[in-house]
Formats: sequence, structure tokens, C-alpha cells
Amino acid sequence: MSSLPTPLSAATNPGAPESGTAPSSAGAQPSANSPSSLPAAQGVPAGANPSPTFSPLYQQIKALITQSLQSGEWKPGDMIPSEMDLAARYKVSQGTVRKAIDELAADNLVARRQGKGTFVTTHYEDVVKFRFLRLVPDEGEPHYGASRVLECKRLRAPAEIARLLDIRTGDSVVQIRRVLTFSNEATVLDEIWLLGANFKGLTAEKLNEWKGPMYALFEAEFGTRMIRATEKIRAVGADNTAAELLSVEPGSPLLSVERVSFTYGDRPVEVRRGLYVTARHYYQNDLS
Amino acid sequence: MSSLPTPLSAATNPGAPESGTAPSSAGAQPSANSPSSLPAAQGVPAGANPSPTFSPLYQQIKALITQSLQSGEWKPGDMIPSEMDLAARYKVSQGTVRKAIDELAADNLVARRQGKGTFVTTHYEDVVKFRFLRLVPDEGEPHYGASRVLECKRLRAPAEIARLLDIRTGDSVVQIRRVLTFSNEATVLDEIWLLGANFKGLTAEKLNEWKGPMYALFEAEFGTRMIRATEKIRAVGADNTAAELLSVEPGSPLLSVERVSFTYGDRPVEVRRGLYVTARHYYQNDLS
DNA sequence: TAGTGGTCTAGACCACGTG
DNA sequence: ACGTGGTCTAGACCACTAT
Repeated sequence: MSSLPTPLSAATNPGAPESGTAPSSAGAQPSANSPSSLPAAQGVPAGANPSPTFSPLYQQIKALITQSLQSGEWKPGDMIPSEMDLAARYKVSQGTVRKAIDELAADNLVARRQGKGTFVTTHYEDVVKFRFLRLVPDEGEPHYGASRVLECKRLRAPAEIARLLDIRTGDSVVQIRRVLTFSNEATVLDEIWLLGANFKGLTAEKLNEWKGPMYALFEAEFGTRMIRATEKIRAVGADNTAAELLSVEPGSPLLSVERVSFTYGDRPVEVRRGLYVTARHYYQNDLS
Repeated sequence: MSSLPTPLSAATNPGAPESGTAPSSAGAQPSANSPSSLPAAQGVPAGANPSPTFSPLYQQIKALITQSLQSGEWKPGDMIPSEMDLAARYKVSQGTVRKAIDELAADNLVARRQGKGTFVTTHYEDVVKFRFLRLVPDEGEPHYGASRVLECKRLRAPAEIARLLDIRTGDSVVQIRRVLTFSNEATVLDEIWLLGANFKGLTAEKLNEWKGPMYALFEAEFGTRMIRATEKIRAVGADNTAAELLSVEPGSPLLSVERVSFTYGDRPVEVRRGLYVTARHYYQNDLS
């Protein structure tokens, strides 16, 4: 159910009113299927497909656009071609492209801006940043804390991390440990594991020099873009290490947040375990 | 920014190609605005509206449908009229109704089922239940625990609850305290405050007799439907009362979940403070 | 077979942002 | 003035579900 190449599979082509160059004559062309050849990649297998694994055209267009996103044809921050251009490129109507982009916008892969164009989202934007940092201060505005990296080293993946990252035990991973400080109070202790293959050359120095969201560094320097994540949240007691680094009493309650982050194709690339001090902050969530 | 009646305000009517009974003749009718009278409620002020507070037609249709939902014309579980019927009723095209329903479906107010119709969602459905109960067992399937109501009484709202419910301090509220048990382990201690005006006649007996989600009772018996909620999550130490009721040591870490739930018009109707034992369960969240 | 949602197209016009 | 996304319509046909 994941990481398959999605071979642009077959599909019928419902509702295509046959490339009528003559606009009116109101009648009803009975059937005539398989126009709209979609040659931009592979192409639809023309005839014969009553309904096995039906995939609508706009989903195929969405997949093609996603491929261009993933391949770097359009980079974060870039404007992608206009709906009309894409319609011409894929030989479909503007409405079909529109529906594809609608879904990509709903998935937060792109953002539409009326009058300007459609842009590839980036982790520099506030909107995106706070989708991945849900810790909000009791008083004052949400802000981005200062990060101090304690450690950054390559090692062989322990069994549990390997399982979550869908790799083999012992495969290379990068481990980072850091403390996030909000308003001069140590608030978050993060332990992060990254897919070794994707993050060659990542060092503590590079991380400490970087100002701004870590995910922005990842997308800019390593071409790895975090698309979505799942989190498992618990309350735990602080162990001695955590207590010292966060300046709290051992055993005092901390929020434990275990995150797995995914890039394109729903491939997991990061496991993160965060310990949050929630004395003056809370984790914000919306049920909607 | 909330609880205003939304007076169906004014709007231009872009793109309406004038009720052409003659289908073709390809030419371009220059302008001619303000058809599509929308008489089903209030009606659009016909002419004159260049662009102050522009509201698209489908948003107005969405508001009208929401009114019918709220007024009880279509109840939870009911099928609403077909897109064609609604298009006729509101004197707009099927595509416009479609877009309105698309948004209502995205808001989880209705659910579409191909070949069958569009249905008003209810808190009986699993999908909805687990949108509001995010506690998942480490092992095994998500399940719905047994509820034991400790207390259910009317009282005057304390200041903080009143503030969250957007009422005055001292106004009537219903307070419920209950314990949720999963697989024979007390796991959740809830303290709930409900808007007094909406829940006349709610008793501990009624709550204890009820099998199934509490929100299903609310929607079926009290006509109050929870649409969305916000939660603030922290880690806290168990006080003596909580420790006893949840069979944990005093001071042991618990997840504190403060929820405010809203009905139609984004009016708050419930404040809930839950304490979760997260030894064998976790709070599941998706960042997407 | 009939009804419902779902897909696709083509064309016209509006609102927004920039020259 | 122009280009971009956004709205609206009308009509045809497909996929799914029930009768």
C-alpha cells in the first residue's frame, strides 16, 4: 500500500465529449471512447478498460504533478506552471488540472495565491512551521525557540528505529540530540533519527549555524521534504538525563511525543522522540 | 468572528451566462448581471455589488444547507435531497450545489456515498467517534470503553468555565464526572461542563443507561451536535482524587486534555477536562 | 432500469495582483 | 492591460447501488 511506483495505471475516460471542433449541433454522440491521449508520460492504454481499478484522470494528473515536484522540476518556493499551461501539457481540460491541484493544495504540497499563481510550499512559511511545532505558550504569541544541538553522529539503526523507518536493523542512520529553548527556558529535548542515505554530510556544526526550522534546512540542503507525520503522545516521568537537561525534578511529568515523518510516496525518513515541559506551554490540537 | 447570524449577505454573480434557452450561437453576451434569483431564503439583492465583501454563490448555498441542517429539517443519519433537487430548489446549477456539498463533506457535516446519496453524519459512526476519542491502545484495535458516571448535577458556572463557554459567570451549567474503563482498567477521568440551556433533563441515570458515545446521546436526545473541538494537552502529576479513581500512584504522570467543543455557528457548548492514563494507551495525532 | 454521486469538458466572466 | 486563480453554467457520460 506504499512506495509503489504507481504505473499511471489504466483507466476509462468518462465523459469526454469527443474533441468537437464544431461547437453546437446539440445532438448526443453515443459513445466513442479513449481520446485525450495523455502522452506526457506513458500514456493511457487507449481502449479496453471497463472498470478494473478505475482511476480518474485528475488523479493521474495529480500523480504526474507530484512526480515533477519530487524530481525537483519545481522546487519549494517556485511557482508551478499555470493551470492553462498544465492543461495543454497533459492534454486535458483546465477543470481537470484544477481538480488535481485542488487536492495537492489540500495535501499542503502546493499553495494557491489568487492573481499570482500556484507555489510549491516550503518549511520557511509560518503556516507550515506551526503545522509541525504544536507547542504554544500559555501567554504570548507562538514563537520559534533557539536550538542547541548536543550531538550529531552516524550509527547503525537499532531494531525499533529500523522498523519505524522501514529499513534493516544496522543500516546507517544519523542521530541528533538537541534542546529547544523558549524565552530562556529549556522546554524541549529532542532525540532524532534520520535515514542515513538521505543525510550525508549533516553535522552538528551545520545544524548549529542554521537559523530557522530544521525542516527548512533539510529541504534546502538535502532535498528531503517532510510532507506529513504521525505522532503518539503520552505523559511520562523525567529520567535523570532529561531532568538535568530540562532543569526539572527527576520524575516530574513530561509530554512524550513520538513522531514518524514521511516524504513523497509516504516513505518514512525521520523518527523523533520529543520530551516537552508543559508547565508554561501546551500542545495544541484541533479536532475537525 | 463567531456566532453572528451571517445574513446571507450580498454578492455579485460572476460568470452566469444568462439563462440561454437557445443552446449555441457561440457569441459572447457582454454582461447582463443578476439572474439566478436565489429566492429560497432572503434572496440576493439583485443588482449593484461591484465587490464589497464578495461571497461566492456556493458559499451562500452552503450556508443555506447548513441552516437546514441546524434547524433539523434533515436530521443526523438522514439523506439530504439530491444535488439535482437542491439545484432546482436554490435555482443554481448542479455544479454549484456540488461545490457547496464538497465543503460540507470536508467539514464532516455530511458524508457522500456514491450511488446512494448524501447523508447527515452522526456520532454513531465509527469514523466520527474516533475523531473525538484519540486514545489508542498499544496493542489491539481501538475500542470504546465502558463509562461510569460518578456525578451529574446542575450548578452555576465558575468564571473560567463561563469564559470558555462564552456565557456569564453564574449562568447555569451541567457538570458531569465520569470514569472510562478500557479492558477492565480505569483509563480516563473526565470532568465535563455543558451549557445548561441546551441540556435540561440530563441526569446520571440517563447517562448510565445509555450505551454508546455520549455525543450520540447529545445529538439524539438534546439536538446538540458537536461539530468540532480544540484541545490543549499537557503532562501533569496525578492528585489524590485522580490517583484513587484511576488506580495509580499520586504524582504519577497523566495526560491532561482540555477540550472545548463547538456546535453550529461555532458556538461553544462543552468544556471537558480529561486525565488519561497513558501506560498502555497513547494519544494519536496526525500532522497533515 | 432508474437514481445518485463522480468525472470531464468547454466557454464565459469575475476578483486579484502586477505591470 | 494582462495573466493568474476563482466562480458559474450546461451538458454528456461513467460508476455504484438499489429495485
